[in-house]
Amino acid sequence: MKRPTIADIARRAGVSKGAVSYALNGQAGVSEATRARIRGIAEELGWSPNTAARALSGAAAYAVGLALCRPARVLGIEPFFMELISGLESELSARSYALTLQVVADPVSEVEVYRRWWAERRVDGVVIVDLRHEDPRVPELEKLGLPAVAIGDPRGAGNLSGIWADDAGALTDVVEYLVALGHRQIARVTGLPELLHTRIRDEAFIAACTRAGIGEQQMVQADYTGATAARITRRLLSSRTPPTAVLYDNDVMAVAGLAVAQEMGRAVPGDVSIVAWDDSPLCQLVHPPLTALNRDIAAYGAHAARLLLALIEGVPTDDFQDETPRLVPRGSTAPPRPDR
Amino acid sequence: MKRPTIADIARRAGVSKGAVSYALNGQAGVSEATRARIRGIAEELGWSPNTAARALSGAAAYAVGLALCRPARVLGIEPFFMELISGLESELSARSYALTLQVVADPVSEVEVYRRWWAERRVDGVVIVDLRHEDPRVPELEKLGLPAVAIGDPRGAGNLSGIWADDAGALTDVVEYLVALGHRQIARVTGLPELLHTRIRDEAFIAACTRAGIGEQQMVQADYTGATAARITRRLLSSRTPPTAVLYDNDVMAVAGLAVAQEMGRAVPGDVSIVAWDDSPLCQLVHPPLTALNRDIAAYGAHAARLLLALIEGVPTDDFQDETPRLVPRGSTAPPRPDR
DNA sequence: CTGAAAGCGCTTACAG
DNA sequence: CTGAAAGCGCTTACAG
Repeated sequence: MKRPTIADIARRAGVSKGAVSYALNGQAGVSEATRARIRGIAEELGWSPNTAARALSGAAAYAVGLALCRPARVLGIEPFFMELISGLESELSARSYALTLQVVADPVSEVEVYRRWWAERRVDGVVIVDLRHEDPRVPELEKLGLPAVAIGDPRGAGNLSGIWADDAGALTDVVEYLVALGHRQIARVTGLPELLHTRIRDEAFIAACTRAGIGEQQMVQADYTGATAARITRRLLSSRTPPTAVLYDNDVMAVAGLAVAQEMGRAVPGDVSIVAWDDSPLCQLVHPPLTALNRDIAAYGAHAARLLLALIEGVPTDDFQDETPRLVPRGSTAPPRPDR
Repeated sequence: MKRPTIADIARRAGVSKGAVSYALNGQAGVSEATRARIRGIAEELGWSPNTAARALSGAAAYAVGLALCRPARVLGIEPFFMELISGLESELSARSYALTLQVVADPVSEVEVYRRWWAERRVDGVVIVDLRHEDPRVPELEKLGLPAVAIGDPRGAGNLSGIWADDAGALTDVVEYLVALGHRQIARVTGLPELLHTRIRDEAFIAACTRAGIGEQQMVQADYTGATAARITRRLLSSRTPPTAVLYDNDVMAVAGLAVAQEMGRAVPGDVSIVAWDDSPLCQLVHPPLTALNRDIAAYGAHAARLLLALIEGVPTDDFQDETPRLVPRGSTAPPRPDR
C-alpha cells in the first residue's frame, strides 16, 4: 500500500492539508488540541515527510554538504576526516538532517560542486575544511549565498562563520616544552604549505624558537603522507647535526618518522624526541606511544554542524573558538642525551 | 536573478516543457535537431535540474545511502571506510549521484535509517557493509523493496546482490606461507565474531591448520581496536609457548601487535612474525613494514556503486566476485628462530 | 515527432 | 484559529 501523505491525514482528521502542515511543523495556526490529534493520526499512519516535496515548496532540503579535497589514500589513513564526519553527524542526525558527501579532485571542482548542490537545492548549507591562504572558495560561497561554516582560522574565512582553535598557542606550548626539556635543535615537518593553518603554525614556530634564543630551528615542507615524512626524516637524521626533536604536522607523518628512526637504529626518545600534531588513536598504537597535541575533532564537527544549522535557520551566529589543542606527553619525548 | 527552469528553456526554444524534459533526459520524443538546440539553450542559461522536483515527479532522487555502524573512534582509525567511500564516490559522482552518509549506533537504528530514507525518497538505493550471520538487515531491505547491494559473502546476502572476495582462499594462502616458512605455532586475532567474514576466516584458518597438521593453532576474539589487540598480544607473547606468527584481522590490530612485541623486547620477525589483513598505508608506515593481505578497497566501492546503479535502473544484475586479497610479504615475516 | 495538462506532496500567503 | 487554492519544477501518460 502507498505511503500516507498529509492529504490522508487531513481527510482522516477532517481538516485541510494546510492545517496538517502547520500542526506537524509546530507552526502557529492550529489549536493545541487539533495539533495533538493530527500528530496522533500522523503517527498512527506512519507518516514521514517527503523531503522532495518539502524542498520543492521552498522549504529546506534538510541536508548539509561536505566536499573533501584529498586523494583517496590520504583521506583513508588520516583519522581526522572520519572523526569530523562523526561529529557532524551526531548533530545533524539528531535534527534529521542528512549529510551529503563528495570527494573532489581540486578546489576548482569543489566550488563547482557547491554551485551544483545549491542550484539543485540538494543542500541547505556546507561545511568547508582545509582553509587556504586567500581561499577562492570563500568569496565564491559568499557570492552564491550558500550558508557555509569554515573550519579554520577566522582570518581566512572572510564573512563566513568559522570554528577555530588557537594553533599558534598550541605550537608555542610544544616548543616551550621541548626547550624546557633541554632541546635546542628542533625540526618541524609541516603540512601542505598552501593551507592557512600551516602558515599560522610556521609563524608560531619561528616566533617561539626566536623567543627561546634558538637559531638552529629547521622547517621542511611535507604533505601529510607517510612516504614524504619518511624521506624527510631520513634526511634530517642523516645530517651532520641532526635535530634532537622533531615536530610533525600530523599523526601519520609522526608515525612514519618514528619508523624511520627505528630503521636507522636511533632510539626514541633517547636520540630523538617525536611530537605529533593530532592525537589520534594511531599515536597510542605504536611503541613508544607518541607525545601529541590532542584535540577533540568530533567536537569540532559537532560545533560546526550546530553553527551551520543556526545559520540555515537565520539565527545570527558568531565564530566559535574551540579548545586549544592540549599537549599530551607520552613516551616519545625526553631530554636530549647530555653528549649532544 | 532566479535560476532558470525548463519553462524558461521552453519559452526560449519555442517548445513545450515536455519537449524540453524529453530532450534533456535523452528520451525519445524529440528530433535530434530540436534536442541539440534545447541542450544549447539549457547550457547557455546555466540550467541544472532541480532534484527535488525530479524526485517528486516519481523519478530518482539521484542519491545513494551508506549507513556506518561503528563507533566514531573505530571509524576514524580504520582506513577501510574512507577508501570504500572514495571508491563509491568515484562512480557515483561520475553519474551525478550524491552519497548520503549516516553514522548509526546499532543494526536496529540502521534499519530505521533505511526505512526513513526510503519513505522520504531521500535515496534510490543503499550499500550495506559488515554483513552479519543471519543479518536482520537483509530480510528487512528485501521487504522494503529498497534496492541494495551488500559488500560481503553472497551466502549471507539473501536475495541482495553482493560484492565479495574469496576470504577463505586468502586466509589459506597466509597459513600455507607461514607453514612453508617453518611456523607451527600460529595465532589468529580475529575481528568481531558476529560478522560473517570473521566466521568464514575462522573456518578457513582451522581447516588450513588442520591440513598442515598443526594442532597448536590459537584463535582469540578481538574487535578491530588497537587497545584490545595490544592486550591480547601481551597475553599471547607472555604464554609459556608463545606463537611464532600472529595473523591479525585488520591493519590497526597488527600495528598494535607490533608495538607490543617491541615493548616486550621481542624482535619482529625474529621472535614473532606478524601478518595484517588489509594492506592499508598504515602497514608501510611502521618498522618493520608489515606483511599484509592486499585488496583494493576503493575498487570494491566502485564495483558496489556500479552494481547498485544498475539495480536502480532495473538492469538485472548478478553478484560480483572481486579479486582475492593478495599476500604481500614484507619485513614482518621470516622463518622462526631455529631454537623454537 | 510535439503540445497541453495533470500530478507528485508539500508550504504558504490569502481570505474568512 | 481554519480552509481553499496556488505554486514549487519537474515527469509522463495522453492526444494530436
